[in-house]
Amino acid sequence: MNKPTFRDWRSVQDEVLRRIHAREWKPGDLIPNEVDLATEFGCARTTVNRALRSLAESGMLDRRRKAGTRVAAQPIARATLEIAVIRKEVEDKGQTYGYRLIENLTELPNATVRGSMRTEGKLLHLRALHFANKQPYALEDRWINIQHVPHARDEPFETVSANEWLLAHAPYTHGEISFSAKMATMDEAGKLCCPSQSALFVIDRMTWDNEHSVTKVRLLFSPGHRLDTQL
Amino acid sequence: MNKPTFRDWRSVQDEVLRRIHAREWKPGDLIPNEVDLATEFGCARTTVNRALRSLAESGMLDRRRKAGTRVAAQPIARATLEIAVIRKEVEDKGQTYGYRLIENLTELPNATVRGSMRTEGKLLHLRALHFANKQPYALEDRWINIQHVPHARDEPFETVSANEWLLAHAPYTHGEISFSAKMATMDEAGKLCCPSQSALFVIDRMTWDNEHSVTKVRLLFSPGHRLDTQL
DNA sequence: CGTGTTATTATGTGCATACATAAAAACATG
DNA sequence: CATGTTTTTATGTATGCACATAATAACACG
Repeated sequence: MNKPTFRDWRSVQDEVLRRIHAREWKPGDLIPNEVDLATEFGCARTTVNRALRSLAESGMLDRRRKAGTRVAAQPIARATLEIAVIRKEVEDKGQTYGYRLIENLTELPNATVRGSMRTEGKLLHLRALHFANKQPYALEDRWINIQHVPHARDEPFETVSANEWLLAHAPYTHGEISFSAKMATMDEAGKLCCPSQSALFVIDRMTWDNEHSVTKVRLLFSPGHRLDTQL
Repeated sequence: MNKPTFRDWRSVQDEVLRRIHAREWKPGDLIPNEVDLATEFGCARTTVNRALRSLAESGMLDRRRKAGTRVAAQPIARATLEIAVIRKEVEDKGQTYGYRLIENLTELPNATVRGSMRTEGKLLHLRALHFANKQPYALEDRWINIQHVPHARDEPFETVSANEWLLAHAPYTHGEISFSAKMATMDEAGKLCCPSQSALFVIDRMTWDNEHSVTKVRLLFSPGHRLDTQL
């Protein structure tokens, strides 16, 4: 009777995953506790803990103190999207990036923007286009909280996109992001050089620095845009 | 000179984050090594490692052996989307879920589907509607590899959606998911009870069990659908 | 028999130590 | 001076141990 040992946490993880996929441990099942697994695998409990914790983070396992560890009944597909700077996104596809500022105003936002950003007074309002291989790639509509980021007012945003400038100059602690679809208005279609009423992929994002809103941006992507990731 | 100690890895993490947000450590900066930080914080290197590793996983830090740890120049916004079972997604919004099978065929897929799933022969082809509060919520178009999941043929999918049945009966090891936007065709608009040419949010997903494709599905969501998450 | 208390137990975490490993830096050598 | 080798160094990880903590299970008691 050959008893293979699993010395490092990755091989322990692989073995646990194998048992789950082989249905030796089915969704909802309680699996042996860390001490027993460590004994079986011939390693320290710490190593088993590392492996199981990692699997729990990825959603494969549900763990609770005293209750034990069980195989996730519904392995929630946890898709991790990496939202990079648009320039980088374009360059990573091997295309040349371009940028053009459309509008740079300091104005009072409408009630919706004012409410969601929890600000009073004027905000910086930018509109800009991002290009990939000279073709319109995304249309950006952004509000910046100049009470919180006053030196944004001194930046022309003619050559550096707010996207990059903010990353380098205005850190954020947290934010919200949402994805949706929207029909292109006449104006948007004109800017993106696509038929009006095209279906556009939309990303809305708002970031905060502790209790202060930093920026709120809507990106409208040219028709056909996809956001891909692995499960 | 008061020297606060950070005993647990979360407080170490918080302190590191504080320094990043306070710009004591700026994007791109090399931060002190684990041993030095452990000394400064009055804890074990293991504890510092735990904190920094966690921050690296969330994209705040870049770590490389020997090179050291630096603050991510571009804190890639890592949005983690939890793609749950549609029924659960609807119920979590406090709405009542409904389901209706539209079509259940065993047929030869077109070249695109055949190619991407790397199969020969017939596949199970399902079309179904998901409802929230009696309103159409999403239109599902799914192919199932019945060579790999033969018992799917015995399931009518009249009351249980393939979405749930597969989760319980056909595990997968990995997959791809992509998000986009698409204009509703006449047929799709009819099923979803929305104007034709509406902009629909689209999720395409394909899952694999090791080298075998399991299923390929396209979900078209009713106009207005949003996918939200935190940063 | 319900209810509040206590014991038990599985995971969560900290620490000191040791060694592994990747990668940069220093060095040697033709 | 280019190129290949060695050293150095910061992170990566395994281990045994200890104690913390959450949550269940067992128990006691009115």
